[in-house]
Amino acid sequence: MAVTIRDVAREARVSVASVSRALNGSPAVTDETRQRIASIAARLRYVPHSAARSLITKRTQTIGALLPDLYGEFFSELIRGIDLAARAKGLHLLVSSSHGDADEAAAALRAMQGRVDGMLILSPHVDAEFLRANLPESTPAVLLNSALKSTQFDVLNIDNYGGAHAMTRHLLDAGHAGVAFIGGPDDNFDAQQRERGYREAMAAFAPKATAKIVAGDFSEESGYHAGRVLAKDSKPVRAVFAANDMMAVGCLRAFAEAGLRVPQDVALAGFDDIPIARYITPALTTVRVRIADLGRSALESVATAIEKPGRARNAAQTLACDVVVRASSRDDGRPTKPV
Amino acid sequence: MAVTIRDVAREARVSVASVSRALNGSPAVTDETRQRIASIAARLRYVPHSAARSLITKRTQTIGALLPDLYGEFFSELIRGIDLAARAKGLHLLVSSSHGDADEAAAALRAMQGRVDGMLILSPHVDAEFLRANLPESTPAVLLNSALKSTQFDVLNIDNYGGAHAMTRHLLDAGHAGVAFIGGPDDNFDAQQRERGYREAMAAFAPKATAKIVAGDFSEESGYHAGRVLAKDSKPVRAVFAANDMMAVGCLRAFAEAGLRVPQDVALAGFDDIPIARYITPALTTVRVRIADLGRSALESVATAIEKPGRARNAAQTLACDVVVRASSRDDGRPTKPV
DNA sequence: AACCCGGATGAAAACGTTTACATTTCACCG
DNA sequence: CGGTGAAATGTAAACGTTTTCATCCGGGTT
Repeated sequence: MAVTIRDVAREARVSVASVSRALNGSPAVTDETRQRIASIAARLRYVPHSAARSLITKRTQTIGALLPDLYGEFFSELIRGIDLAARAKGLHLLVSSSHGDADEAAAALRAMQGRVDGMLILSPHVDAEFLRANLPESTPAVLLNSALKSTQFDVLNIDNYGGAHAMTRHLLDAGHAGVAFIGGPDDNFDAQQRERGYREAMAAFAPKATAKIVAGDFSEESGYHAGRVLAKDSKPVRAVFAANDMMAVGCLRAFAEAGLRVPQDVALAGFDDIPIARYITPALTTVRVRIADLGRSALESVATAIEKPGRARNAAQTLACDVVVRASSRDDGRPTKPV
Repeated sequence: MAVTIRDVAREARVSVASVSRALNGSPAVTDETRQRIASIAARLRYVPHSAARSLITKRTQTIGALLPDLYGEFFSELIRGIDLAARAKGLHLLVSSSHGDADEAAAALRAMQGRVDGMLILSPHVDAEFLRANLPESTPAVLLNSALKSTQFDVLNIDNYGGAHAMTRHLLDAGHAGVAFIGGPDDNFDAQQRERGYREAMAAFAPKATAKIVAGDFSEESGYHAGRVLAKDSKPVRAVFAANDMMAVGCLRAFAEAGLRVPQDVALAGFDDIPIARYITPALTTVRVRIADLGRSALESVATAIEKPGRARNAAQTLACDVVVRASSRDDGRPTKPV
């Protein structure tokens, strides 16, 4: 049924070996025969059977991506970055996402076994034990946004610390001496780093002020509660830095209800630059994460890990973030309009 | 290096055929030997070489998804639906997205050749000719959101028409006799269907009123311009239905600048239910599209097309939408708060 | 006791490539 | 003109499965 290398060989009156060589660009074949074979292959619409090739070469030209249940923008951007880089390298992308728990993730990881040359892993369930049990050590892998320190895998993180540090500094620079922080879940790696960035920036640039931290869990609701707490506080704050945008949105709602004006009475900032951030009123100052870059870098790391198996692992890399200043931290009377 | 079926066979003192049978659940093997083989396979961490298997079975257990350059939420939800359904069926998902033009899409489609058992195709560049040239007719495929009428492939569409029809009716029901429409790009299939839904609902439920349509192109800017046009109009409208949410957002901004209050002076509705919709002020009434369902249905269609190659194609299916009523079309004094 | 039948197992072919090794060809040199 | 070596091409093994067909074995039937 399907046309194989034999059909091409017969038609071109050469051996299958020559066809293989011609099509794979081996130098050991005349330009003339290469031409003939190529044109015949094209005419017959021959396409090599990838399974047969994989069987002998032990390469699938495919990278697997293991992702948790991610929200909209982040997921899209990450895949975009990965996909673009993969296509540039001629690699395919096998995706398995939406894993609710560690068992699902483990099953998915094992199912990819042998179908991929390397893996991109982003999952809150991943720890050293998990990997040892579910990932053959021969498989190159890159861990995204993981607290894990591994010599076996590359680790690629967002610079949560740097972003939070810079944002805290921005709020202090704008003259808001008292900056409060709304934290994320205790066990969340991103949240921990962001809080650390806040603390250290406070210590460095406002040594006299004390850091003030309200607990949250990244949900809008928790931001709302934190906002109520802060609004009622005896010592009013001049600026609030939420560990993510959703909490900032909730906090904004609480402030509105309490009659606090943003940014006139209190400045507000978030983290992530979700699409909503620029459309709420006032538009939210936040930290933009270059998610597509994260995906691209991750793919490139795993690609080189595949090409050069012996090479030393990178130290854990981090990817820079940008502070994006919008109306919520800018009391200068400019109209609130999407940036 | 890697453990093969031979290693398991040797260890179990049995032929490779028996191992294959035992592991694939063939009835022609004693429960006792099956047990023994299974436990040995587990102990050796044997995992069948998928390429070798594909070579002989002609199946890859993989579905390919060809997607254009999609924006955040839509992409994520679609993949989520596809991914979940794929996992339920034990299928893998090969993704190729972010295609800017027809040539890129064609290249990606051809590259997937032989690596997948079936395809999910969502692309503005797809027409009959494109498919004939790039998709082997033996490959089962499902077209998403395509204007194409094909007997060869299943086609799965969002019920743009029904959603727009229902929304127009909702706006009319609320007493807003004059409903204007902001259209999308002329060549866009979704936009055409939505406009048709609006027109026919107007003709059916408000035969005396004339349909009033302002051109747009799905961008926020175009919504803003349309809003200015509508605000200045000599005959003021009581309700505006934008063909997508982004234009509704732009329109809202124009109305705010013109001093028009939403919903008191004019009701406003969009289409898509993007995440932003519920966070703007007032929250936007819109049509929710069940994107994950679209993905799930598409995957299930292609899966059955693979399992039962001979069966008759479905007529083009459409997936229902829901009208989501929020503050922007509800002048009842309820507080504006996320739903 | 000869026969047959069905169930469990094994031997080997087949899938479509790549590649190590063998063979042919041919120009060039002594 | 035979020999040499490099370049081009061919032959066949190998990759790890699944599956067809053959074999073996035990028990029931005649």
